[in-house]
Amino acid sequence: MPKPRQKPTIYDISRLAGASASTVSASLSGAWRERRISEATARKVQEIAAEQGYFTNLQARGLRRARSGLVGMIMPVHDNRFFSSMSQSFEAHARMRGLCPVIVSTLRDPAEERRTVETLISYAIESLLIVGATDPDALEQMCRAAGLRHVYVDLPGRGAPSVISDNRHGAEMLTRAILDRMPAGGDGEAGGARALPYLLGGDAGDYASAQRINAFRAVAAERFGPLPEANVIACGYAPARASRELAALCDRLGGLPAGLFVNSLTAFEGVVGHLVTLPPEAFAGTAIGCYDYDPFAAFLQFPVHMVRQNADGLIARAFAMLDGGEEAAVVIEVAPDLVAPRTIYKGPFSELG
Amino acid sequence: MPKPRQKPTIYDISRLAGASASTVSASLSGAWRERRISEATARKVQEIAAEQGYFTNLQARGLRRARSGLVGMIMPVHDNRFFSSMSQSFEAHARMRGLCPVIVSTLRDPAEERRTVETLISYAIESLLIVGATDPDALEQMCRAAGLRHVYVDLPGRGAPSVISDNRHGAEMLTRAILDRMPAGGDGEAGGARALPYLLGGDAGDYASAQRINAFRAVAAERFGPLPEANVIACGYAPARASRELAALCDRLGGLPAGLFVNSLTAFEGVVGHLVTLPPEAFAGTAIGCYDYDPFAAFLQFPVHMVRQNADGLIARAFAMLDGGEEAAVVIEVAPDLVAPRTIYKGPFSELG
DNA sequence: AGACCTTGCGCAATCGTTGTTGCAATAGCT
DNA sequence: AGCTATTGCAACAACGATTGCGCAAGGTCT
Repeated sequence: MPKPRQKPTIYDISRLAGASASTVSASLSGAWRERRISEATARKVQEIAAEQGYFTNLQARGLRRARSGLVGMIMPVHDNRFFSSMSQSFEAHARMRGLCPVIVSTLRDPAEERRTVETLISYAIESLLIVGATDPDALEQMCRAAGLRHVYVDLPGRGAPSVISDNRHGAEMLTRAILDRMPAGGDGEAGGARALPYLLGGDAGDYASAQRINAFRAVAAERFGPLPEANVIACGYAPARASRELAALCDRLGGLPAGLFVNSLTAFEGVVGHLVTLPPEAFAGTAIGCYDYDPFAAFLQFPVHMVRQNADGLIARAFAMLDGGEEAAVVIEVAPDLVAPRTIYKGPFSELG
Repeated sequence: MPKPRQKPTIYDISRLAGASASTVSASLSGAWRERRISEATARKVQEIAAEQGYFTNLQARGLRRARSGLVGMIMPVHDNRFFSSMSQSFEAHARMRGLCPVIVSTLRDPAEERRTVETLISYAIESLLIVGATDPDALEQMCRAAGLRHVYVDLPGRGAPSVISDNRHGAEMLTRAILDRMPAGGDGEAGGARALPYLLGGDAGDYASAQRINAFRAVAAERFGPLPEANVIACGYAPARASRELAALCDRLGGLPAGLFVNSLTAFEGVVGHLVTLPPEAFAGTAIGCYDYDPFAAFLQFPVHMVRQNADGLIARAFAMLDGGEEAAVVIEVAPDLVAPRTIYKGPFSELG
């Protein structure tokens, strides 16, 4: 009795059960009650199916029912704490709705974004979460053509709801925390430029960074007046680049600035890479904050304020938009948290932690 | 001219182009050359399709062709550096093969694993990578019934190829690094138990932990003779639990042990959480290592040796197994790296870094 | 002119499942 | 007995794409 290499179909089962294919379908899809299949028949079919190792062909079902049971999410990268938390939440929410999550990263590449969305549309996903899109408008057009419900997350889009971090508020909190911990050096002191706070990392062209930069400038201006252009160094997300930029800044200033707002975890990785090359006293007079959170980064040998974005909150709200049938381009902002340093550092400012 | 709400099909296109559905199909699927469709016709069809916002229905194609174009991967969680790196590699390899990656986490829950694999089989994925399965045998049975090619990663399975970290080698390296940095206190000194290394975290029941524990014991035995049972505290992966266990251990020993092998990043998070409650001198005499890597954890205020597993290497080898058609239950081991501390810590042992 | 090949395309079956319709057989009622 | 409901199931037509096969028109060769 050679086992068939191919997966059995409802026809195989129907032959074995002496029932029609439609009876088998109803028995296995759970619709047997409303299709008036007797419990005995249904049970028998189910047993045979189990014996035969039957798996519903969801492609066929999807084709027939015109819904695939898939939900999609695209995001910049997987290997990032913030985004991978989103993946985790996304899955949980998808499961709650009986959908299969498909999460694809697009490496911040607009062409890859388009290709991926096209693929997902072709697989007939039922909704799409677009996280951190670099080119929302192109995606918008595709989703619209396909009649695909979608929500933007983390970076806003036009033409559909967006759920984003309240970057302005987060950056204000972080900037204030940094200013509060900055040495209140007299304005006229030597190295005046060092007394001002700097922002490092991120891409001024992206919405989130722009918001944070504005907030940073606004809060800093309350205390120092308008900051020079040079105090915002949006050098991207690469650790190595951030490291180099910081080194160059230190060269120019003759030391670290009194305040440093690092605009992403990856940039912060580069910052730390530079800081560890300095003697400890070099950064004792610097207040450091990072927009984004990492549990270990919160434990460095100097105090770091961090902003923890609410990944689950963002995803939950995004699903709520989908469930609620919201189509308008509303923008929901979700507040992040400010996480105080947990470091054991006992330097000059530790009493402020 | 009301745009159709539904997605157009090849039939819609065929009507508009004045061609048959099969011509449209061939023109759009790229098979027009071998089906002897003239270039002019193909081009015309393609233009109309683009105008109409046509998307191939991959469910229908998959049904007809009996292959879906999907590759699956299941893994314990997304929000973990090691696994999310795997996701990133998995995607890259899937893309190289023109396949759409579907990555689902199963939260180390055997039932969830089974449900997920069933779902993926039902979507007719073409191959499956099973990362860190808690119940490989159940999954093996399902894959076998469905005739699904699959490879185990990180934790080995029976009945199909496995690509795993060389945990034994990694743990040996890490243990040696810890021993080398342990204060070579005389055996007879006060608090003798503190002079021995401890292993904390992980689950002795899982294959990887078991391998590491064995290696740890073996290497430690070379120097100290067989270690007592109590020196291995496999208390799971939860940070809070690790924190509590470490606190309890310190209570028993009257301080930190001379060497500490932490068996996972999450456990290490808990360890750090406890260490920061101690005065710096408390851990100055302790050599710490962690199996798994985090760039920030490598920058703590005390030196930590870390083992960085080769996520991309594992995935690459797993795909090689699939490509090579390997069906036998071979076990491939991929060596991890030992990463030396980059911390700026200048305590008693810093010269060893 | 007839045989034969090439080019360009359409027809119809098919993939596995589902919802609709129809049809016996039994039950219930007067 | 005659008539209507109900039950339990089978037949069939989609869903959208692919593909083996065949056919007609035109070209080439003898």
